[in-house]
Amino acid sequence: MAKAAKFDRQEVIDLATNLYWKKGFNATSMRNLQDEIDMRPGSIYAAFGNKDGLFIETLRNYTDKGISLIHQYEQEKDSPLEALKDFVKYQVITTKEDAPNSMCMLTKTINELTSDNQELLDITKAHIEEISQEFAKLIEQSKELGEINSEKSALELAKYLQVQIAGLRTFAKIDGVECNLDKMINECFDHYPFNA
Amino acid sequence: MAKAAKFDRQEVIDLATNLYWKKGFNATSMRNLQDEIDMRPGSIYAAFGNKDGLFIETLRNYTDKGISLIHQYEQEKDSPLEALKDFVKYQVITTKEDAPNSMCMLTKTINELTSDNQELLDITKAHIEEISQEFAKLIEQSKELGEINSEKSALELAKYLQVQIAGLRTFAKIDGVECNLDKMINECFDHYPFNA
DNA sequence: AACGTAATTGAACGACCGTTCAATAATTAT
DNA sequence: ATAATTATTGAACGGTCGTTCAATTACGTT
Repeated sequence: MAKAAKFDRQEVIDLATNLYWKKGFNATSMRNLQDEIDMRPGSIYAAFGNKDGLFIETLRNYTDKGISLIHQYEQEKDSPLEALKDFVKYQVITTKEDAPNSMCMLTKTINELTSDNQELLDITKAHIEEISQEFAKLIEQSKELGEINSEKSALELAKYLQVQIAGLRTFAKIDGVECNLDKMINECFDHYPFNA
Repeated sequence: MAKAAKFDRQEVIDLATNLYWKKGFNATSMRNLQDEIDMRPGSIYAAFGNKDGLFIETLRNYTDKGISLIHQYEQEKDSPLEALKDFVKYQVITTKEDAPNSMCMLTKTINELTSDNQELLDITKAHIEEISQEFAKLIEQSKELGEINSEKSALELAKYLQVQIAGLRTFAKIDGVECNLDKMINECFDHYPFNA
């Protein structure tokens, strides 16, 4: 044994996540990151490899936090459907003002990157699929409880929800104030394909 | 009078549009553009001002082409609703493989840029609103023909459609092949809020 | 207290960034 | 033919990019 790293890894990753999330991968420079996380280039490269490596860790961090939040809602709420609905509202409404960026970091990355960064793209896609699976689990439970009356599979409904979230968050950034997001989200759950 | 510019302005803007669309604003360098449109820096700056100026022209070009296409469908198709539906399918399905980028250039820009480029952001938002208006016009006509039975206003339905397009295009880029986009789009028009 | 090991530092690298501008070329008007 | 005007060229600017690495520092072990 020798020196132990003095920086708090989780704290650093959180700061990096917020900066990458705010500015996007391309617009975030290593020097921006150095300032934000207060580390010198050598330390960053020793700890995370390179710009991509750090970004990959922040993606993992972002997705883990999202999934944790789903599980938290799952425990707090009365039904899996309520948990899901509240999570969607959190993603679209709360995040709109409280987060580093009103967009989902994963869809933002999907939007920004091209095949020039195929690895990052593939990882991002896989994370979105992970969240699909979490949604599908809740929907499956909800179906068994008879809360949902739909001929569509849980995974289809999960992906339908992700379409709505992606669309609503984009729309919310454009339209600013004058739209009732809460109502629009309720309507997603009240009508087809969630309920015929 | 003296020399006339020898380059074809429309052709140059088309090439620039495709490159900006493909790579995004930040990842497209002036040198990338120089190669793509075969002009030297001095000529580009004389003709378009700077990187932002050229981008603004490509945004205008992109939006104009979109609106023209809507009008073209409007003339070709039997009903305004058919025109609208076909335009949506074109945006989501055809564009997915034939275009420089499967994403809409406008929403991609909204996703990418921050307040560091407020002017570009505002212009982009305004263009999306323009397209809202075009959608609303078709929907209004369609309502008068009795094709749509909805308590929502034409503009609300137009924005609902834009949410669906933004969501579906993101989703389509993630999910790759295994989803029936055509069916999903039909369902948007067949159910609430388009038809109760 | 001295040693070995690993974390940290920060200057420096070559490449590329957006942009400028003096020099040159090409066209029209005289 | 000459002059006037404007488009075009491409080298060059200062700055920033992602990244490297020799030197230094700080800690656990002996």
